[in-house]
Amino acid sequence: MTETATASAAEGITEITAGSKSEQAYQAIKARIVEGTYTPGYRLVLAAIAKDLGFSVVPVREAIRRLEAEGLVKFERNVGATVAGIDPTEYLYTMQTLSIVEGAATALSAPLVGEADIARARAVNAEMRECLKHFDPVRFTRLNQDFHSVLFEHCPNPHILDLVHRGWNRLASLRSSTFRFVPGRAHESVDEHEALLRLIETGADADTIEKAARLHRSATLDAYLSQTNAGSLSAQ
Amino acid sequence: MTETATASAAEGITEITAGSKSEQAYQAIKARIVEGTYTPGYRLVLAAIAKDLGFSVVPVREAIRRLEAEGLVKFERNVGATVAGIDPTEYLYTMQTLSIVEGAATALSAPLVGEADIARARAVNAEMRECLKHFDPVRFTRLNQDFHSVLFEHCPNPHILDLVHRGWNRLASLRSSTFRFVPGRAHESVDEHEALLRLIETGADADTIEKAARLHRSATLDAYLSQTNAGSLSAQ
DNA sequence: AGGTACGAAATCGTATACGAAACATATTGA
DNA sequence: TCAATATGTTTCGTATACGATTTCGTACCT
Repeated sequence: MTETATASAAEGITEITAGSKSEQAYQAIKARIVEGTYTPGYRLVLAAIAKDLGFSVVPVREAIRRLEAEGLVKFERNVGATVAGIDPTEYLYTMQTLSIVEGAATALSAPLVGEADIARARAVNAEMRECLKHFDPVRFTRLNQDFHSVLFEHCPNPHILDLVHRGWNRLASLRSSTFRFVPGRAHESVDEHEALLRLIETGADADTIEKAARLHRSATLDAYLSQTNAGSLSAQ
Repeated sequence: MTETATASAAEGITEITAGSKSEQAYQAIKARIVEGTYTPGYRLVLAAIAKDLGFSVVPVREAIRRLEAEGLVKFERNVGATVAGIDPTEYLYTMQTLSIVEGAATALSAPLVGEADIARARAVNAEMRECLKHFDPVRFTRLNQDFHSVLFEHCPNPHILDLVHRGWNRLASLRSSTFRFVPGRAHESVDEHEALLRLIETGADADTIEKAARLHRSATLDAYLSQTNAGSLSAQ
C-alpha cells in the first residue's frame, strides 16, 4: 500500500499534468513547433519522435493526426508528416481568418474586460512602446500576443476562442519575424492598441470594436503584403 | 510498365476513393454522425466500430482523434468517445461561431458569385417557398444548406471555408429539427434569402453583405432561443 | 554519357497482444 | 437494510511485430 501510494504520488504529478502518452506527444510536438524547434518543412519521422520521447509510435501517430486536423502539420499518405509550411499564401489565409475570428472574439470579450485588464494591457503596450527604441522583433511580438490575449481571453464563446488560439499557433513559427519584415508597422501598431483600449474603456458598441480589431490585424497583413509584393486581400 | 499501369488503374479506383483505412474509418464515422445513424451521445466503442468496418482498432482510433479535433466527437480518457452533444449551450456557441465565419465567407465569396449561381440559389429558394405550404422541416433544412452553399462556396480563403463546413457538420445532427422547433422562422428565412441575393446581385459592399448574412443566422438562433427560454446572445 | 530498371533502405500502415483503468455487480459486515 | 469493499467485465492505452509503399542509390543498357 505504502509503496503504491508513494509510487502513484511520484508518478502522479507526471501523470496528472501530462495525461496519456498520446496527449504528451501532442503537447510535446506542438510545443516544439510553436517554439520553433521544428521549423516549417521539418520532417516529422514517427519512429524518431517516438524514440526521442521514449514511447512507441502509436501515441505519436495519434498526436500527429490531431495536429493535422488543426493544420499545424501537413500529412501525406505513405510519405509522412511535415511541419505545415508558412508560404505567403498560407500566411495570407491564416491572417485573414484570424482577423475575422479575433475581431469577433475581441468584440464579444469587450464587455467583460475590467479595469484591471485594461491596466494590464496598457502596461504591456507601454513595454511595447519602450521596446521600439532598441527594437527587438521577437520580444515585441511576444508582448503583442500578451496584449491581445488580455483583450480576447474573456470571450464567452469557447469555440471562437479556440479558433483564435489555433490561428495564433499557426502563425507562431512565422510570428517572431513578422515585425522584422515590417518594422515600420510596429509604431502604428502600438498606437492602434491604445485606440482599441479607449474604445473598450468607453464601452463602444460591439460592431465598432470588432471592426477596429479586425482592421488592426488586416493592416499588419497589408503591410506585410506590400513588402512581399503579393496580392492584396481586397483584390480577392 | 503495362502491368504496373493496369494494376494501379485497377487498384487506383479503390485506393483513390478509399484511401488508407484510417481515412476510410474517418469518412465512415463522420458520415454516420452527419446522417444521423450515430445520434448525439452515442457511444463510439472502438472495438465495435473496428469489427463493423472490418479492420483493427488502430485506424479507428486515429479517425476518432481527427473527429475529436474537429469537435464532432467528445473524448474522455480511459472512458471512450461519444458523438458530440448538441445541448443548448453548445448549439448556441456553434451557431454564433457559424454566424461569424459564414458571414465572412459569404461576403468574401460575393464578388465571385456569378449570375448562374444567383439563378441557382433563387431556384432553391423558390423550392423552399414551395416547401412552406406542406411543410417538411427536413427537406426545408436540406434546401437551406444548398442555398447557403451556393453563396459561400466561392470563398477564396480555404481556411474560412473549412470553418464554415465544420460548423455545418456540427449542426448536422440537430439541423434537421431546427425548423421543426421554430416553424415560424422558416417564412422570414425565405424572405431574408431573397434580400441577401439582391444585395449580392447589386454588388453591395462586403460589410453590408457580411452583416446581412450574419444577422440572418443570428435571427434563426434567436428564434430558437426564445422558444427554449435560454439566454440571449446579446446578453453575453 | 544519359536514362532506365532493379534493389535495398527507410518509413509508413495495420494487426495482434497484453496491461491498465473505469464501470457494474455481487458480497460481506455492521 | 444499507453501506463499503471486493470482484469481474468491459473498454481503453500502448508496445511490438510484420507487411506495404515510397524513396534513393547503383548498376546496367542504349
